[in-house]
Amino acid sequence: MSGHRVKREFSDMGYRMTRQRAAILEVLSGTPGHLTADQVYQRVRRKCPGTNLTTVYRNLGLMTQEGLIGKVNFGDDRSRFESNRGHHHHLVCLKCGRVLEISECPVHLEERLLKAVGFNLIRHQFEAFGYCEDCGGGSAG
Amino acid sequence: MSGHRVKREFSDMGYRMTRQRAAILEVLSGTPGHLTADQVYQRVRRKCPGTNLTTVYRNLGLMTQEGLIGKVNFGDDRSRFESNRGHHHHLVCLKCGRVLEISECPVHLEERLLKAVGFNLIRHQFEAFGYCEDCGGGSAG
DNA sequence: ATAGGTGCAAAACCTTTGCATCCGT
DNA sequence: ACGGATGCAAAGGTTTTGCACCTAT
Repeated sequence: MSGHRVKREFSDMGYRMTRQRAAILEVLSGTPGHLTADQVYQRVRRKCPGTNLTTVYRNLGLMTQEGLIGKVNFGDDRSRFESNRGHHHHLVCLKCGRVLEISECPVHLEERLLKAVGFNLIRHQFEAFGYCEDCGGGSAG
Repeated sequence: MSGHRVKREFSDMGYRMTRQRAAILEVLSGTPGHLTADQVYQRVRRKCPGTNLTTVYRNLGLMTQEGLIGKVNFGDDRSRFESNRGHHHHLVCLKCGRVLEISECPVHLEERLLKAVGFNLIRHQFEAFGYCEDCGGGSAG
């Protein structure tokens, strides 16, 4: 069972550790992927039957807000959630939807640019779209 | 009236140039911003009363697919559309929602990285979030 | 004339909200 | 016990779909 750390963190913030919350944190900690709210819900119900989708939404929102988990958007109309495992970015396959993760950050916003427009940077997101190895990757089209 | 070029392009692709489509392309060409489908709809109706929201959605989808316009997502639950005016990125204010555009691309995905994971890159999106000048920009928190 | 496009209504889908009940502390 | 958290139902908002009518070519 994973997720000890986040559970502890969440408790320490003053939130109650319910069965549902424990299940949500376990699901995310134990999954390398990027789950939609509904996917989290399906998996949570295997650990904690009867859990309501509303509860999942409420907690995903809360945990995202508290910075315990990450929320990404791959251009479709729903959010995806992932455990917080450091700054990283995504390569999304336009055909099969597979998501490759890259830990190297290819984004370098220069200080002087931000200063020039008076912008105080908090976070950034970067997603690349294309075709994975199985769907026509490499340098071929 | 703007949008001559895109209208011509769209026609040349074999699509019929209806009043509604002309209005949509004019609205986007004449706007520097990033409009939600509903915002496009409101403006289109001023040029072409009676136009239906469904029509706007259908055409925004079609035009995006054909690469005539761009579609972005700023993390909230709706898409935004913009005329295609070259590669650029966005700085989104977390407080007032203002969007600054930067034409300089701070993303440099290395060829060897892509080759290593067998990914054929088609496009990428990058959005930065923080606070604009009026909402606490600069280097201060 | 005819296929493509539109309008309308309805639905699909994701997400949020209100409120009574429940349970972690 | 108490206040926070959950479940249920219902609604909200965006986007899609089906189908009859219209219109650009």
